[in-house]
Order: sequence, then C-alpha cells, then structure tokens
Amino acid sequence: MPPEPVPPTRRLRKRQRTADHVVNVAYALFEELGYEAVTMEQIASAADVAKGTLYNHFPVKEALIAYRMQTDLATRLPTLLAGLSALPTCQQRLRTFLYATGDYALEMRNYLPHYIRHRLSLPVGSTPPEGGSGLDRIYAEMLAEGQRGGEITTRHTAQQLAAALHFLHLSTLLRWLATPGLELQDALDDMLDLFFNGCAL
Amino acid sequence: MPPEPVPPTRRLRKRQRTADHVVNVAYALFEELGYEAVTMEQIASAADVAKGTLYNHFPVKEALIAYRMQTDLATRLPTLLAGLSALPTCQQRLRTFLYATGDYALEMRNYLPHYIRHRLSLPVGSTPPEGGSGLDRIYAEMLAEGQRGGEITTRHTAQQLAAALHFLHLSTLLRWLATPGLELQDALDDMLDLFFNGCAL
DNA sequence: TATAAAAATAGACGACGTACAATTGGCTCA
DNA sequence: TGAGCCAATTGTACGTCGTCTATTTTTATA
Repeated sequence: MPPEPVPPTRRLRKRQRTADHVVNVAYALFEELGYEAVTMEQIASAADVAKGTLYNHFPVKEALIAYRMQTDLATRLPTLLAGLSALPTCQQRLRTFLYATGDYALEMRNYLPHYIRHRLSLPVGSTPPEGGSGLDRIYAEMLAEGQRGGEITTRHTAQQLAAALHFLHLSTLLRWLATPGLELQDALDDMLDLFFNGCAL
Repeated sequence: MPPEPVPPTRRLRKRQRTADHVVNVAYALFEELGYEAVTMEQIASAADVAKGTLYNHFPVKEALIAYRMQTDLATRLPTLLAGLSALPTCQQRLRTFLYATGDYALEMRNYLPHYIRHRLSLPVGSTPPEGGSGLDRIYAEMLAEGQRGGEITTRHTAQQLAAALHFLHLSTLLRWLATPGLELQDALDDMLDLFFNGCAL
C-alpha cells in the first residue's frame, strides 16, 4: 500500500482540497457551537461553498464526522499497527488495538453517537466502497492472521467474524456512552471475552 | 403478568384506540403505496387526525412500524413460548425462538430495514421504557434460565449477554437483507455458534 | 356543577436532503 | 493551441420530517 495516496489528477486533488476545507470549517463550527446547533447551510456559507457542493462531497451531515474520523484514524494507523506486530497472540493484538481506538473514542465522545448512528444505518443499502469504515478490513486482516496461526476458528470466514466484532464493538461503545460510571476498557474486556470464548460452559 | 393488559382508565383506553386506528390506517397505506412513499401528513389526514396527534402517539415515522411489530410479537409470544418449554437446552430454545422470529422477519422483509435502523438508533439517548423492544427481556430471561441450569456462563450478567445477542441478531438480519442468496437460518446458525462457542480455538 | 389535567387541533416554522438548469473549470485529442 | 467533453459548482425551489405554540375539546375529580 502506498504511504501517501495523493490523487493523480488535478481535478481530484482540487476535489479533495475543497472536501478538506469544508470539513475543517465544519469541525470548527461543531467545536464552537455543538454538532446539532450547526446547520448545513451555515457550514456551506462559512466555507464559502454552495449547498449543492457541500452535499456533493458529504451526502449526509454525519459524513462530515465520518470523514474526520477516517483521516484521524489513517494518520494514527501506521504507528499503531507497528506497535501491534510485537505482540504474540491475536487476542492481545486485538485488545490493544481496541484500547487505542478507545482512547480516541474518549476524545471524540461528543461526536460518537452521531457517528455510530451513521455507521449502523449504512449497511441497509448496499456494500459501501472500501468495505465500511476501514476498521472492517483491519479486523478481518487481524483475524485472518489469527486463523493462519491456528488461534482462531476457521468455521467462519474472517470477514464474517470481523463484521460480528464490528457490531459488538459498536454496541459496547453504545453501552459505554449510556452508562455514566462504566470504564470503557472494562466493557471492551467483557466484549472480547464473549467474542473469543462465547457464553457456553 | 396479566394476560390482557387493558388500560384501566377510559382516557388511556381511548388513547390506545386512536393509536390502534392510526397505525392500522398507516399500515394499509404502506402496503398500498410503499413505506417511503407515504407521508406523515398523508397518514394524519387519512386517519382523520391532526398532525400533532399523530406525532403525539408516534414521535417518529418508524415508530408506526415498531408498534405494529410489537403487537404482532405480543400476540404470537404465548404459543411460541409454550412450545419452547418442551426443549431441553437453552441453546435449542434460543435457536427455535430465533427461527420463529425469522419467519416473521420474512413476512415483514420490506419494513425490516427501517425497523432495524430505528431500533439501533434508540440506545443513543437513554434506556427506553420496557427495556427496548421487549426482545431484550425475553433473551435475558432465557439466558438467565440457562445460567441457573449451569449451561451459560455467569461471568457476564444475563442483561449484558442479552444485549450482545440482540445486536448480533440485528447484524445478522442486516447481513441477510444485504445478501440475496443467503438463507436466514444458516446466518442465524452461524451467529449462534459464535455467540455460544466464541471464535477462539 | 365547577375546575383541573390531558389530549386534540390547526398551522407556522426550521432543518435535512433532493432536483434541476445554468455556469465554470479542467482534461483530451487532434 | 484550440474545440469539445465531462465533472464540479452554483443558485434556488421544493418536499418531508419533526418541533412548537396557542386554542379548543374531552375526561377526571372535588
């Protein structure tokens, strides 16, 4: 995979520049006024862009947050994955990875509900390009590695397991958001225990 | 629990009558024109009710479907649960229960995406009354029974396990909806295998 | 019967997202 | 370099969801 996927043609570069510009303006407004209080027309006018352009890049409001989180994730991924390869077992790698994304979730706590709603409502239509949030592919890759190492069952495909893990992760985040005193790492530990060992005795 | 929870006071009876009336009118329109094509004002005028009244009973459009499915489920539950008690293990009870709801899901396939979206977006705010769709409580009860029988782990509470199962169930339904050739029972079997046995070897 | 509480009404309103026709700017190929 | 094609952008009107409020009707209670 290329380290810097810069679009080849100028059109696409310009397209991405305006997308970045819009999302930065939007995020600043969100931080200042709160996500719900900021309107799409407000974002458009603050970014000096027509409403149609805004919707051309971000078909729904939550996509602005999704874009932000995707890019944040993309920048943090390399160092994160590098540290992961030192761990011996798939379980440990997954746990520390989820812990790390949990730290980020802590930062983005205010935006998390809208993001999760967005991610959960996507699968209705069709398979989105790039396989969802990108997390799916990472999970699938880590689980496939575990399968090759004989640590993970091969009765299900890695994609299937990754999808289940993704949903369990989101449900854990929801539970954490709704439960004031709950520590996210504890909730993640519970979730991973269920995912790896099941609930049968 | 009372077999027929008829509201005691006349006000509540009348309230429920109008709710039933509205939801019947709405469902007929959905069947005739399709869910998305029917507008809330259309429902209100067809039911001869003010828009405010409609929203008083059903704060969002999907709630009309949820109400319908809740009542359908409530009518089918007794016979369903009766048949279940003959099965020896918790796993078998859960599987046949999910199969049965799967048959109903087959009937309601057109409405399922909207219903799932609705159910998944609820937990963001706070815990809804009656503990979600009612399914949560049923799952929790069945799992608690399994815990008492020594079949299910007690490392997690029954409520926690029920929540995870609920999410896995919804994700399975989504996968089934998005995958044309997939048999729902096969998808449910996969899900239950993961839920009970986990993915570690 | 008088009064308080709950529900229904009508309609205005703000916001999300869509549609469309017209314009601008970048790309391709001779 | 210039003609022409295609994608992005613009402006604006529109439909729909869901909220809000002031007013009226219905039900419960003293």
